[in-house]
Amino acid sequence: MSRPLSTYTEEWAQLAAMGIKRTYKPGEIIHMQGEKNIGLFCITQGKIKNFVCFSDGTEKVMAIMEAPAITGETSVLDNRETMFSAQALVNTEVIVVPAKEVLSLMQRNFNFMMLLLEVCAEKIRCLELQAESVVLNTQQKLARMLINFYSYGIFSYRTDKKVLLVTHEQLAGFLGTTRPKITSTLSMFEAQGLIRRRRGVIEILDEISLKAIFE
DNA sequence: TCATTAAGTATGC
DNA sequence: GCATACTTAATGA
Repeated sequence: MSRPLSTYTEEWAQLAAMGIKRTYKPGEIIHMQGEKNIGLFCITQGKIKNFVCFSDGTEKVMAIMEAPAITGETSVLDNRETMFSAQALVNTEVIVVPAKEVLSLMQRNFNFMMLLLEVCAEKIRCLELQAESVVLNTQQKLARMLINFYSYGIFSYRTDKKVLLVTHEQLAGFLGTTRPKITSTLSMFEAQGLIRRRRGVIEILDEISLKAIFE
């Protein structure tokens, strides 16, 4: 990432001044897919996921992000329905800024426009990686996901960046598979000495070998 | 210590 | 072979 979101303190403050603050408890829906004119959601605290729901009840997770982060930018920019729903994963604080405020701020402020473009770029990368993974099997997808976690910081990680804070369930949502499949695949990785697991935590031990699985 | 949630496992489709 | 459902284990209040 060329410039982390957290360094845009001035732009962030401007957004905060223009929007309405809302808080969400874990599991609460921030916005639903298909909604229009929802505004820009600036995550100031907490962690959320973007996902798509299908009529049979299955869901596909598109991104998990931790504050500071932004969601809803696509429909602000093209004034169409959102494709994803967003849900709080922990106690989360959000500032909702109306679309027209965002657009006028973009016109006035180059840094702010760059901020939004960087948000878009990061999400496109995330989606590209997932699109490419279509041809891979579960084991390869999972290895790839673990590496992405590390190299793109799409998800949350501890400061040493080798320890991923993610549950098997979240990974299953991402990869379109079930949790037990993740559990057994991770067990294989662990037996091979590639990772180490604790409850809700995965530690990368052998990045090179993990990459070799999908390359 | 209890309730909640993550992880492990067995069974049936 | 994979998903569902049940069991066990860990965590935080």
